[in-house]
Amino acid sequence: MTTRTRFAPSPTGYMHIGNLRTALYEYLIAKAQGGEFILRIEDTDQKRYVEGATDIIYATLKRVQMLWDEGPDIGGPVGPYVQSERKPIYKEYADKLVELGGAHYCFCKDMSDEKDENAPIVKFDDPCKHISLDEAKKRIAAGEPYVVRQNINKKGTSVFEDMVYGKIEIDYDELDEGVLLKTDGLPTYNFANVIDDHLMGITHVVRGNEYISSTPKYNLIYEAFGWEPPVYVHVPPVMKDAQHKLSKRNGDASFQDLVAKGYLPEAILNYIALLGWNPGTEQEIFSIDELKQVFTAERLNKSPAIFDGDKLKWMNGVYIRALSLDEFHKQALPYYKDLPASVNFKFLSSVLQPRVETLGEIPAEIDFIKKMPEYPLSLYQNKKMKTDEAIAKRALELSLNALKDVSDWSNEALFETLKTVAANEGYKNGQILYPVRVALSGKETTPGGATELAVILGKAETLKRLQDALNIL
RNA sequence: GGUUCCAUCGUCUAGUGGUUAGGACGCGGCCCUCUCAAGGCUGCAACACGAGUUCAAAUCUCGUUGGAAUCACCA
Repeated sequence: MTTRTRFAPSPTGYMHIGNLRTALYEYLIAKAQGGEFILRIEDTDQKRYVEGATDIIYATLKRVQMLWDEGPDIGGPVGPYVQSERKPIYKEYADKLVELGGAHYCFCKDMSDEKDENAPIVKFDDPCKHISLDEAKKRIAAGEPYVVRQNINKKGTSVFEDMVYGKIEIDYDELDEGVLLKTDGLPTYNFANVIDDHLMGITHVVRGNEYISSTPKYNLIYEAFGWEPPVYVHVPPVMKDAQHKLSKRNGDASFQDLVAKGYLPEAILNYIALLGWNPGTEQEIFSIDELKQVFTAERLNKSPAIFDGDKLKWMNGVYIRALSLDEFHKQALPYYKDLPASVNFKFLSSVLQPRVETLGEIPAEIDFIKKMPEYPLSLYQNKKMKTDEAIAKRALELSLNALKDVSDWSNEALFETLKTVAANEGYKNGQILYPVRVALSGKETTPGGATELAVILGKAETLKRLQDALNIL
């Protein structure tokens, strides 16, 4: 039997990191076995539907190369793949489940809106459970609103095996007789997931561990229909800190937020793969194709993992440095928008590439290029470089003079020129180069040294800035 | 509160009875160096606690503590 997994997000308009990681594990479990990865949209809660949300889901999965074999957009043999379009299917199976004794019709008023947070937790004992099937059908035929509610008739302990957590035992007493089919005729997750997973031939159900405690209820439904339950893979949550999950509510970054901040999708994916899973080797950098080769669900972790932004940033830096210069340049280009056309952009990229861990850091690195910032003359005093204003003035005069005649405006040639100036005049390299750097950037530290700044700015701008500096010294 | 689950450096983790408890991020130092980075080397840093079992426990058992999840006509 081929392995089939599914990613079944709600269209809430936000691809959060935990969700994406679950999708990744689903994808990898399927693909490691040469299986199929299915995309299904769980939109049974009409109140939460967000316009355009499915497009974000498609775009995100495509961006990280997690391509689905069947889904709403491309179809497949067991569609439709959007739950709201499967409404008649749920109704049919709900009625069947009632016939099989696994559920009953319930006419109670919807209490969910007036639920009291502080109310003591009491198990709901549904009076409608004792209404005869004939009478229930009559009331339904008369147009009375109803829901289908699960029956938990079993006693004792439910036992099931989870690939991550092992054997889990839960008493049937703990299970509540939840709503399966809502008044609006749409199923709850508790029903839809079972029907769809079965009908779609899903072999491995991967989901957050918050579903562990309700898994026995789903097994009861599989059992009532005489269906084989899937292999369960419950994964621990991704946390913001020790007590809070990563969530939109907390303002935590989504996949698209991270991309907007200059993180590379490949790096994000690599990082989250390692949040709760490890390959058993010391390798940390993986492409998605490499993950397909080495992934096994057995190495999934049981405990929650805290999202470490520092490590993501480091890993993103690794990916940025691994880019070819051309590729990095292409990615950096949008951040150069405001710079004058005279800038040596390609060279700028080569200087920036090893110095930024996210593309978003670029603007702060290059702000001095567009416009020479104001700076205090005291910046020319630097004890490590052995410079002060007087030495700086002399250094700038000598540099300006020497640079005027340079025609090969390359870093090597410029560096040789200024080194020669230093040697001829009895200065240390830094005594010449540091003042030039300040004069060109107004900063103590810059991406690249003095001569690299000169290359970036170009000859005309370099000479102009040196002269400007001289004018105020 | 009931139930279920979890527990190795600050963080992500390796480890399945015998290891100097390993790696990575971060942090400190050194080297390199026209600053800052990058790169190389290096240092600090963990088995939550308490009982057992065993010649031997981070690894097995029990308890304690701490944490999480769940108990919706949300998923």
